[in-house]
Amino acid sequence: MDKTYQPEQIESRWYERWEADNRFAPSGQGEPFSIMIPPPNVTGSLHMGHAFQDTIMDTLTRWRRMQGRNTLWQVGTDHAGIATQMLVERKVAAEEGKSRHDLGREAFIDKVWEWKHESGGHITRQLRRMGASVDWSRERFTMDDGFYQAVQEVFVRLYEEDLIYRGKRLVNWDPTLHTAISDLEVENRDQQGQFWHFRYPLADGATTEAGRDHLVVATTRPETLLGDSAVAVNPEDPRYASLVGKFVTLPLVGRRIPIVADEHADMDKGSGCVKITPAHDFNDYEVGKRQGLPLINVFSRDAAILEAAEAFDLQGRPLDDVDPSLPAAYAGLGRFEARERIVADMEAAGLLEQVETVSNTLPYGDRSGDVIEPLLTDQWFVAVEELAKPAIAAVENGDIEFVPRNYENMYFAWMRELQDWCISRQLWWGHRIPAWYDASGNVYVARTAEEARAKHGLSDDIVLTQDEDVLDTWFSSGLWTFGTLGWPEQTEALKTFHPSSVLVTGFDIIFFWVARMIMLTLKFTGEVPFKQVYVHGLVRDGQGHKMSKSKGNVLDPIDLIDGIDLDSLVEKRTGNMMQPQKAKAIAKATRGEFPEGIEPHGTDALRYTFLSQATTGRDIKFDMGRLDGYRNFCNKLWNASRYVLMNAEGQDCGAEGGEVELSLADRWIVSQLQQTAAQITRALEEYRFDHASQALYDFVWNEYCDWYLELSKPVLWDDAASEAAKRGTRRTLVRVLEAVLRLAHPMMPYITEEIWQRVAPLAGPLSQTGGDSIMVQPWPVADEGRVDEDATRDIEWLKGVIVAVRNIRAEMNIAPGKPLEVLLTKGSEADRARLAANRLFLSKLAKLERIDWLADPDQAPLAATQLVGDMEVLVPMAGLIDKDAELARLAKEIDKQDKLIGGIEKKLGNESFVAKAPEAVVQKERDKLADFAATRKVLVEQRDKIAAL
RNA sequence: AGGACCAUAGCUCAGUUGGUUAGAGCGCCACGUUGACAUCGUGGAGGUCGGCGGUUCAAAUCCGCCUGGUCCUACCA
Repeated sequence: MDKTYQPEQIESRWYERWEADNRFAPSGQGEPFSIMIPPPNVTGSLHMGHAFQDTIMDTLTRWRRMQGRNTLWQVGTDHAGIATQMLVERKVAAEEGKSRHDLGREAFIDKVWEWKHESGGHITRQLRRMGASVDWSRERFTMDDGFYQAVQEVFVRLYEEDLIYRGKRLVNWDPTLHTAISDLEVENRDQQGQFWHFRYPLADGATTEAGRDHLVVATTRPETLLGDSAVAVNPEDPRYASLVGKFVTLPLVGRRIPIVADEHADMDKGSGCVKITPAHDFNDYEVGKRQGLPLINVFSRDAAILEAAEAFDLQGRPLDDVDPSLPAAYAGLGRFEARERIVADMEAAGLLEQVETVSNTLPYGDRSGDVIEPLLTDQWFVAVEELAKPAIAAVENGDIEFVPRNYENMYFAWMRELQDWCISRQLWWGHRIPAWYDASGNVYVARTAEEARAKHGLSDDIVLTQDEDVLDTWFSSGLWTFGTLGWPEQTEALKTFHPSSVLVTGFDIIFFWVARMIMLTLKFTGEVPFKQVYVHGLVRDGQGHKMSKSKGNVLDPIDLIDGIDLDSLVEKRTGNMMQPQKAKAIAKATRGEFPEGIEPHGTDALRYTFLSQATTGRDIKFDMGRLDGYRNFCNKLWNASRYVLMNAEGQDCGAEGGEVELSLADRWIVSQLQQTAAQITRALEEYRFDHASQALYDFVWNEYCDWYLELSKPVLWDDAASEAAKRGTRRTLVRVLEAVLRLAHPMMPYITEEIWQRVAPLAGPLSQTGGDSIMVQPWPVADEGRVDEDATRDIEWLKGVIVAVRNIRAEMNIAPGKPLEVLLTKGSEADRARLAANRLFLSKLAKLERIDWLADPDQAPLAATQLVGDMEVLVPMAGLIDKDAELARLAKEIDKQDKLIGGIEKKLGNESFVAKAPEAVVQKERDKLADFAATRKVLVEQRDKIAAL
């Protein structure tokens, strides 16, 4: 083995091997365990969130597989409608200077597929780099044939049950992308805006109570004035009671619109009058519904002013009794330009009463970045009320459990106020809606055009045109857990692996995806999609900021694995920016943070860092320091293995039998291993990956390496040690390491496989279940019978003595290598026996020339002293003691004991404590008091002795 | 406006049902290359657990209020 751990040399090799050997496919035996990967965008690339999430899923998958479960990690990618279409549109524009409309629908879709084939392998290659043990033979895509079938089936069946309907509704319209988007795709941003107060003249000579001939309404959106269909006042408002039922003349337009009474109008705000524009505002739409007002649309699909308004009733039918004329001056103007003109014209007409500056929030499309416009359009909707009920119940009754629990509240809150889901998108890339129209606009929903004809008895000469729209991406990904398993066919896979065991996802996706999966899956399979949802936080940068291209703080997981030089990193962060003016600052910050670029760390170290930071219900600040630390940990494991191999390879490790004698250290480390196995298993069961990684780290570094390997040296290197003892120590070295590798494998798959290949043969014949890969070895099960408390106590004692001597060396400035003479005294018979049994260990680890028991403490020479329990460890130091320094140290120690003693005495002096606390707690305090007092006594004696010099 | 979560060492974080001498890693200080490892070893310094109040024999832990931070939902005529 190389002296230093070099991940790049082992990682790709092992992944290819595992894949070639089909190690990722379900075994077909044991209790099923399945995870469905949240499908990443097929043309995307792996970001830190993916890497984090994939690490968690892979750890669970490898662990369960080793436990003997029939394990499937289902992989696949999402077609991601808007994101992919935009990407390809940009590409086509850049390369060919054409828009998608220049190409036409069919040619454009071809381009998207081309791009998918070209770049779709990128993210799956990256997934492989992460070590993800997904079953590639079952890889799926949300637009593959199987999904096509599933989507058609679901749509048609929901339609047949009236759970899907089509209608003219107010939706969030993206004027740049020319499509409806869902509430969830709208991002609200705070802005400074203006608030214009306009006068609307009362018609027919009416006046207010105060005698004015106009009402005052205020708006942040003057351009929607053209579509007003009423002014509302509060029904309780005495100021306007007499005007309800009368009219105002809409300025600039001249339309007579009614004054209505509606609770939406707040008497305390502004004048108490509100303009009502049902076709351009969600609240007004509700008012319109209550008041039976016409919907007057004045915007085109580009959010420009129409030549003439379009008026509809609430069912979406055109209305002829509303005068559609609009002032010609505004026709074709964009909404913001129209706003300026209208404000100017109102002012010119003397109708602008006041302009305020206010802070308000505006809706932006999260993809286009354009301001979203509520717009009246024909769309398809899922009626969610009936679907939501069982979906809520499934979480309430525990069929689905969120980890951590508190996300259930978030889920309930959202599910209970669910609006119907607009599923149609005016895009080209996606699942076409299975609806056909005849020449007169009748709609036929069926799986295919043929089925539509058959079902409705339409002859072949009737021309049917398919709906132009596609479905929201989340409609198909909502079928992910069962669609990937072959539904609507009742496949073996579906029977075996559905419901899936756990969904691993970010909280930001609960509404988009988790909730909809639960609804659709329950509806179509009668089963929950998953039994548990493990919700993780967002991966942020070291300062806690969200990683984003525009902030220039993005880390690429692959760069952390392979390393990247500074210039490339700067180029990556500043190249191709939306706001190039930021490039300089980003370059500077990057050069400051990574003066040497980023070193290679390897996949295992990256995975370990994620796991150790994966604490529940909280975002993680990615810590480069920890990444370095865990790379070092890999190196530690690597070198410990080198030591084991150097001492075991070609030696008798007891695999072939032969007499075996186990040392205290052997029994102790085996005992500790049992506890570590139990801890890690429990931590994984509880999704506490941080605890699992911590337990392993502690065991490997602080116990196995720091103590056990050192304790093995005296046995292996001492000619006096018996062959049985050496065999026992070699066997323990090898077996414990082999078990550690298995415990570590789900977290750090590569290094463990690499080392295991060399260590496992030394541990004995490969197990029955396993083949020649650690991946298929059994998960270590803690054996209570091998927990050895005596050995643990003895080793604690041994450590105590060794640390005491090291302490004295440090304090007295004695070179670490200088051989010392040590005396032990004042201890019990047990201490004396321990000395006799561990003379060799003590001498080697503490670098002692000799160590003896001093029966009569009064004979003790002048010495530096440390305590181990009641026992004193003496390093005779005639003439070498720095009197003042030692007195100061002792004074400090005594002071510390005094504080401890004082605290306990106070407690024990409190009668209610003694009376009310459990006896065990009181006794514990008494024991501690005795200990501290004894320690203090020794310290005082020492002090007096030195003071007397 | 409503809700959620967070606040523990310089930094990133653990701390199970209240009882620990409040922990880890990184960083820092001192010392150290004998054959696993300087991506290392040994020893050490460093915390009034955000503040105030309450419950309790006992609070980092439970409750209330306050401050600071993050996020979600809603509203903004």
